[in-house]
Amino acid sequence: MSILAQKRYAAMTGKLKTSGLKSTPQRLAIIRVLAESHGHPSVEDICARLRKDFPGISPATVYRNIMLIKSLGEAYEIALAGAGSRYDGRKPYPHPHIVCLGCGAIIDPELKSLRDMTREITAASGFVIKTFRLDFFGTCPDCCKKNNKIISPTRRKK
Amino acid sequence: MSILAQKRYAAMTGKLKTSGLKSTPQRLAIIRVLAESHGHPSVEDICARLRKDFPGISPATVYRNIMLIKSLGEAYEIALAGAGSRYDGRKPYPHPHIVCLGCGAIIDPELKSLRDMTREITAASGFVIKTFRLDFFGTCPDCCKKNNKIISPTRRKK
DNA sequence: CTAAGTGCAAATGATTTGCAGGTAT
DNA sequence: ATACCTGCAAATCATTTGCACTTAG
Repeated sequence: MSILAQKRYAAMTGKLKTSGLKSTPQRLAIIRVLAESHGHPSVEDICARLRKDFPGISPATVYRNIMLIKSLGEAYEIALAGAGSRYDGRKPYPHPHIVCLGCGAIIDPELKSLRDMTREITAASGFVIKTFRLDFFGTCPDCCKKNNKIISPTRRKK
Repeated sequence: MSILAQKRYAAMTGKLKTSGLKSTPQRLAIIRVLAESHGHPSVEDICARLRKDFPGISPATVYRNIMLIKSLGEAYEIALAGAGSRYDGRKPYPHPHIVCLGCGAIIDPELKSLRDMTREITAASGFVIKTFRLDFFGTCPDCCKKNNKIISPTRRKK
């Protein structure tokens, strides 16, 4: 487990203790997956990984625990349109994403200009801003290559 | 009907014609609502408004038509998490929003820094960016006032 | 011991789809 | 005439919830 994963695992389990919540094996396993995952797993992804150790794991349990961890401020939900949500236990705060429309990969870009933008919004609208969501959608380098190989030669068909 | 609404109505009905699609009364009415609405209506909002003229209007029809208009590039879907999508027929292209968590209002802020951001993303990630989604969530000035009146006095209860 | 947590199955709620008529062109 | 549309009802699909059973503290 990487040093960051360890930190995140400790932060999440710590919050459990200080909140008087139980540390069940399933719950700890879900936290571990969240702490270790770079790929923004879906509930089904998490279930699949846990099935090795907990054959009877229920999606309901995963949903309930993710909801709990989110409410403790230790996970962040990436709600996509027309698909299941994905979850991030490593950066449990709002941050921008780039979603590949080809393979579904989600990566976290660095984006300096964001802080200024929130200020600009607040000033212009009079809203008190609580959170935000910034997602770019496109094609990742890998899928661009695949498209060149697969889609292009077929195009002449039409 | 405002001058912009007329333009949008003409653009949408024009696309219908040039695409060889039928101009049914329901379809035209849905287009009219999209062209006139400032409030980013939901499917249910649209149904409610149309029920006056079309008592039997079906949500399925509204969904199908919005999907169609979207595919013609003449409407934009604002997909919210845990709630129905809202639609914008006035700006049928991606643009940022501010969503009020109190009353559900959605407004369109001006945001200059956005173009630079897309460039920054493209350069940093190697993705080919197709579209984006930028939503801020917070409390609108009206709801801020209401909260001061309603929630504050109750707080001492706890 | 007992409040909290789990698994299962049923409920939800937005959206989609199959089908049996209608209707615009 | 006929391909496109509509309304209805049933089907999806992610997520939530009720319930009886289990378990961590």
